Amino acid sequence: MKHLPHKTIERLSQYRRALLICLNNGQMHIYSHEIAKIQHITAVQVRRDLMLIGYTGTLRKGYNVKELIELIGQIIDSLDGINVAIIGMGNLGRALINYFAGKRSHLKIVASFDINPDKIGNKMSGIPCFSIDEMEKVIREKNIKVGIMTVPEDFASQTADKLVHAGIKGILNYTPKPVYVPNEVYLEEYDMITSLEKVAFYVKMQETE
Amino acid sequence: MKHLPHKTIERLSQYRRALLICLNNGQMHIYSHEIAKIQHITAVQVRRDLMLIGYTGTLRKGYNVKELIELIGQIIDSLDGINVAIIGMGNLGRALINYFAGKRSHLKIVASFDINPDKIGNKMSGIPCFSIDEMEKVIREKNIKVGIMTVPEDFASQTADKLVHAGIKGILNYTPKPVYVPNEVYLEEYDMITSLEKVAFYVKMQETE
DNA sequence: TTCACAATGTGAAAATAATAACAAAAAAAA
DNA sequence: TTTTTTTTGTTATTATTTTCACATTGTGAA
Repeated sequence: MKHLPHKTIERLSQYRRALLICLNNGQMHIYSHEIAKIQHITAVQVRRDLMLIGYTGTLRKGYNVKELIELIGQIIDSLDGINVAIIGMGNLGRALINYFAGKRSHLKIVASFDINPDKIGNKMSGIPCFSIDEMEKVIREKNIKVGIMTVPEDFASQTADKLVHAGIKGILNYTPKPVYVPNEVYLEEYDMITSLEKVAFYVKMQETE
Repeated sequence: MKHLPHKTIERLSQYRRALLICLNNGQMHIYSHEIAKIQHITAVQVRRDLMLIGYTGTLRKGYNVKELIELIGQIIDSLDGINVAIIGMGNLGRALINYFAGKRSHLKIVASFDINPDKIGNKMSGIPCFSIDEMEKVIREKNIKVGIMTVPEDFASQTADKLVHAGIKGILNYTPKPVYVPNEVYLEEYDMITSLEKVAFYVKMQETE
């Protein structure tokens, strides 16, 4: 496989989650248009994505749920899992830990960090919380590859710097403040305010139409 | 203005936030490449976006920060603000309320909803919390146009249904479960797990390269 | 068996988004 | 004054992503 579009990667992750639910419900096969409906996209798009990863369904029966889950895993997961840390145990950090708690996955949250002494040393949903000062040490020791930044925005830059310095490979920044990282670190930024303003914009549009 | 690309809308929101910070620092003008640097995009893209909204900078001086903030507001904001509700006062709901607390904006969070009796009747950062049962009533009374869903995923569908029934115009779904709404309701879904898996994928890619 | 149907798979076209290239002009430097 | 530099604005080009259109084929019904 030469190169998968960014959007396809995102959708594969979503397909898999939908498929896991289907599998849980005992569904063995699924049609492209069923997947499409769940994700609010078109069936062609689903088929094309699957074409790109080289998966072939059965005519008239659709796709084998189990096989497809398996294959998507082969494509997007790392062979031996990736360790993740959450930096900032505020509300957002805790929300994320809860999201993941229990869900076994190739992505393992293995540490969290905060500056609040009350939190340091405790566990949240089984994840130990360390001091930010120990970040570099812990990241190296636990072989943490990805950091999720949920710190207050004033600490965004310095947190990113520390992560980079500790040798992190990818950062997911939930801070509203954009950060700078060297090219070899993959950075994904997501800003809730932007999403909300976007919704508001289209609501406005629909009204003034 | 006939039609702005989706991506441009998102970026405009981001430009504005960057510009507000600049304004706060006393900066009166800004170059396209400065904006670009903040947002990790190219200067051409910034100029093109601004071209699309019909804003013209000053050669050699760049863009007038104040004017541009003003104009972006005219484009993306509703004339008299939009009222927003957060449904689900878990960690994520609280995180969002804190994000917005203090920031005066045309988007006003005016209510939150939960099923936990301990939360109902209290205020969080000044926002009153109501029972889910009162949702329809409160949404109509307070003229709430946009709902942010931060409920546990098992409640996603029913919450969306209630919102639609209450006449909501836009939904931002932070639940990992996709929901269905009629066409006239604008729906934006965001899934943190997908984002994380995407980061993990590109980290993996960079390693196996 | 033959026909109609309901799926998949995919080349081609269209739509959307990003980048390159460069003219124009104001300011600064020579 | 003339030249150089810097920055905007915009057209043209390229890249990416989505959709269309349709060939193909297994299945069930007639």
